[in-house]
Formats: sequence, structure tokens, C-alpha cells
Amino acid sequence: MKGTYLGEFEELVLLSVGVLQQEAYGLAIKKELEDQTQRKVSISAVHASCNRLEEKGYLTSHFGEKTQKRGGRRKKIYAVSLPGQKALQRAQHIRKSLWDRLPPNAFTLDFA
Amino acid sequence: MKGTYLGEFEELVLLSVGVLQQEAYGLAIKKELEDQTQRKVSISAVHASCNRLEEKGYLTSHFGEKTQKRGGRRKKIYAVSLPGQKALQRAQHIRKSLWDRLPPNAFTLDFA
DNA sequence: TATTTTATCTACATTTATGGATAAATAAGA
DNA sequence: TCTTATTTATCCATAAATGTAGATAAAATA
Repeated sequence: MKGTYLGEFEELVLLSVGVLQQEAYGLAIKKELEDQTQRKVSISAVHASCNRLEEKGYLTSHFGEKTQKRGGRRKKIYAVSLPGQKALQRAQHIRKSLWDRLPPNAFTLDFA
Repeated sequence: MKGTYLGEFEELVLLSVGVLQQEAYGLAIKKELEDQTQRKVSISAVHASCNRLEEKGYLTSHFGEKTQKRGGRRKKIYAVSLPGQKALQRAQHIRKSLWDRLPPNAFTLDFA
């Protein structure tokens, strides 16, 4: 089972890339994750995760054009590949199938 | 971020325990996971994961009664604690909030 | 006593997240 | 042009978390 799944953090990174579109590069991904999760995320973790996702074929990347406004190295822009989209779908599907099998009142809390 | 989240495998284990109710013990959890994920899961991974989830307070456990029909050590029956339910809820919520932020046509695939 | 079912333990390899240092690319100013 | 500041990626070493195999022990029935 090791390494065969999307990790949870990886899944969030993939989703963030989908959300950010043309602005999906390291720092922006970090910020998006921090906003949504309310936790501190290290930039190294984001880069490491993106590299791994690219190795796995779930992300693609290209370097952005230079802009007039800022200094700084070019942004490495990521996009979710088709296999990446399928991996997201698969993860969702597995959870949903378990979710659907939960007996009524399995939990005290209301899972709206 | 390390260790602050439910891992993906842990999340599936929690859900399986919710599904199985009174039958939520090692082997049954393994089977449930294998059925739903279509992958091989080692029994050690299940036990290790349950132990860790119990340490984190997301699962509780008690030993089942002896049954007439079989030999064998008593089953250790798990249940999802309230914090465990909240952790599941939180994981869902974070994904949903990213999901909702996806621009239309962010993905080629249809995420029904 | 033997057999079955299950948990527990131990050791380990792999994966993941992090911090910190460094390098590259760019713009702006002297 | 030269220098400096800025923005970003890359690299490295490491700590922590995760999943696994394999051995062992315990509890139960026959």
C-alpha cells in the first residue's frame, strides 16, 4: 500500500494547483494551503511535494514569462495532468464508497 | 504540518471502523479496506494505524466477548471517538473548500 | 494437547515534511 | 555598466511518520 496512494498533503497540493491555475507556483500554493487549512505550511514541503507529484506524473510544469513588475526568478507554474485528475477522482471515490456504507447514526456528529 | 493531519490511510481506517461498527477489529478492517480500495493491505499496517489513531485519541477500543463458535483471542473492537469524527469532518471540510474554489473547467474530467 | 484466531512486538525501509543554505533570474538604481 | 535588492527555485541533511514483514504470544475451542 505504501506509495500507491495520494497522500493527504499531496491531494491538497493537487487541488490547490487546480484552484490557482496560471498562478500555481510555489509560494502561491503555500499561501492557498495555509488559507484553506489554517496551518503553517513550509515552502520546502510545497516544493518537495510538487517535485514528487511531477515525478509521479500527476503534475506538469513550465516556467512563466518574465513580468515587467518584479524582480526575481521565473515562476515555475504547475498544472494538474490527466493522471493527476484521475488520482483525485479515485481518492474521492474510495472515500465516498466508504461514506455511503456508513450505517445511519454511525456517528454522533452530523456530517452535512 | 507533519503529524498534524489525518493521513490518507488513517482516514480510510477511521471510515472503515465507522462502517463496521461492532465488527470493527483488525482483520475485518483489513478486508473492508481491501474491498473498497481494491488493493492489498497488510494486517500490520492496520494494527499499526489503529494503535496510532488510538494514541491520538481518534479511536477507542474494548475487547469483545468470547463467542461460542470460534477459538482465537478476543477481538479488539474499535470505535471512532468524537475527536475522530471531528477530524474526519475537518478533512472533508478542507477538501470541500478547495473543491468549491476550483474554477469551472479547471479540469478536463467531469467530477460528478 | 493441538488447532485456530487474533493481537502484539520488533526491526526496518520508505516516504514525507522541514529548515536552512545557496543559487539563479530579474529589475532598479547609481 | 555595475551593484544591489528582490523573488523564486533548488539542494541537502535530517527528523518524523508510515507501511511492512516476520516472529511471537495469548486466548479460545475441540
